[in-house]
Amino acid sequence: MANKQSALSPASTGFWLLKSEPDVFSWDDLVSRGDQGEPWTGVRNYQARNFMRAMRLGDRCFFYHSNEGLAVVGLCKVIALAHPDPDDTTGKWECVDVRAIAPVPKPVTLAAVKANPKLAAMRLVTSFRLSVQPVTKAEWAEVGRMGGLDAKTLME
DNA sequence: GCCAACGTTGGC
DNA sequence: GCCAACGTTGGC
Repeated sequence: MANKQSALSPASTGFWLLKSEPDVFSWDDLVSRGDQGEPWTGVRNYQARNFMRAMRLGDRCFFYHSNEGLAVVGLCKVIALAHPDPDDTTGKWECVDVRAIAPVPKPVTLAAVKANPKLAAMRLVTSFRLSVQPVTKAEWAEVGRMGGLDAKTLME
């Protein structure tokens, strides 16, 4: 079981969580991009960048609305590996491309995550400032269950 | 290479 | 809008 993650060697679990302020780029915006998806630009944190480098094609991500909403609202998937962030002039930063898979029928709020003892170790709770973070398979299943997603959609 | 100052994120 | 957490910068 590879659910113990070191910050320095972010081995891919295949499950992630991406934060976005809905004012800037919302779940609806990602849905509107369709199959083309969207490059996840603007990440300016080394740990978050390293997690993106560890992502593989087909890895699944929760889409979390920060600042407003404060909830997991959708599922998306990685459709392009880490590549230079086109918005970055320093050459240091990278992004992956993701596209929407399905909305979360009952958005899972941060409060609900915090209230669930099974999710006490989730980075959303323990390292809340990290905008790209790994999710364990158990956390993926639990948040999915809380959100009213069936197992098939969760593993799509 | 330490650490204080500063900037940013994001919940409240 | 405040402020806690924490990452980054830069002086020494």
